[in-house]
Amino acid sequence: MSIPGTDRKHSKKRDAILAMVKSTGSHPSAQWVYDQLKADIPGLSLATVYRNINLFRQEEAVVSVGVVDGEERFDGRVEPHPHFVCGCCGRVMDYDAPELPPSFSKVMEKLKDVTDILRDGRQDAGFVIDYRKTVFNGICSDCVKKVKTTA
Amino acid sequence: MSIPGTDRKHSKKRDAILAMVKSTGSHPSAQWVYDQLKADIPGLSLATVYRNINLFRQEEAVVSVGVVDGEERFDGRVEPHPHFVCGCCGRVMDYDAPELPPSFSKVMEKLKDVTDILRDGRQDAGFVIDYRKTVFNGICSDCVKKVKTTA
DNA sequence: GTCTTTGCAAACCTTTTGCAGCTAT
DNA sequence: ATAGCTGCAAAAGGTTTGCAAAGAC
Repeated sequence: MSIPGTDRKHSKKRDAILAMVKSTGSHPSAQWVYDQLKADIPGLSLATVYRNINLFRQEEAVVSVGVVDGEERFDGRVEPHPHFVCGCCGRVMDYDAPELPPSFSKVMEKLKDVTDILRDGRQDAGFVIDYRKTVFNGICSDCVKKVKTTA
Repeated sequence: MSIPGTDRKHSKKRDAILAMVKSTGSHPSAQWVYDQLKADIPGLSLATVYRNINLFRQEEAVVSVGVVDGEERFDGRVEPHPHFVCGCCGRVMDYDAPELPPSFSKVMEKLKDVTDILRDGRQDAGFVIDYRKTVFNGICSDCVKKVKTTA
C-alpha cells in the first residue's frame, strides 16, 4: 500500500511532454504542447497532455503563468520571475527576454528585493507565502506596429 | 448612426452590479455577484451580470484579478496593487489588508517604485505597458490553522 | 500478474450568444 | 418609435473523468 500517485512508472509520452514545456520559451498551453508533439507521437491524446501537466504541477516541475484568452499557460522555468502578456496577440514573454526594453532591467532588480523581503516575512501572522507572480499587461511591439500600419 | 455600444441607456441592474463589485472587498466572481444581488433583484439573470461586468471592464471601471479555481475574479479598485491568493480556500485579499503581516508593507514600497520606473519606460522599444498585476500565492492564516488542527 | 498510463468520448463548468420581449429615452 | 437591455436556454470552449485496452515492471 502507498499514497495514491506515488508509484510512478516510466512513460515516454510523459517525458516528451515535460521536455517540450521545459525547452520552449513560449509559455505554452496544453493545446500548444499537444499540437507540437502530435507530429512525432501520432497516438498522443490531448487528455494525456492535461493529465501529465497536472502531475508536473503537483511536483512543481512546472508552474502556471495564468489564464490568457481562456487558456491556461505554463512555464517550465519555475522560479518566480515577471512576465509580459500582450493583450492583442496573447504572447507571453519573460520580462528579461532580449526583445524587451532595456529600462525593464531596473524593474527586475526591484522585484528581486521584493522576493528577499518576502523570504524573511513569509511566516508572519500565520500566513505562508509560496510563490509570487508578476505580470505586466500591454501591447507588444509587433502588435503596436500592426495597429499603426492599419490605421 | 454611432459606434456600437456607445449609446448607453440607464439600467438599475447595471448600477446594482457595479455598486456590488465596487463596495465589496471580496474580489468577487460573476457568480458571487449574482448570488448577492439575487435576493434583492429576483428577476436578475447570471448572463446580465456577465454582460455588464464585461462592459465595466471595457471602460476600465473594473479590472480582472485573474482566474482562481476556474472562476474569473474582479476588483472595483482599479489602480495596480498587489494581491494575496489563498491556494486552499481561494480567498483573494488586497496586499495591504489589515489581516496581512506588517512586514508586507516593505514589499508595497518596492512595488510602488516599480510602478514609477514603468511609467517612465512604458514606451521603450515600441512596447506599451498598460497594467501590472502582482499576485502572491500561499496559504492564509485561517487555512494554516485548519491544517494544524486536523493533523 | 499487477498496477500505472493512455485514448476515446462523454461529462463538466464557466462564460458567451441568439432571440424574443421589455425598458429607457 | 427607436435603440438598448434582459431572461432564458442553448451553444461554446477549455478541462476533467470513466472505462477498457495497452504498457511498464
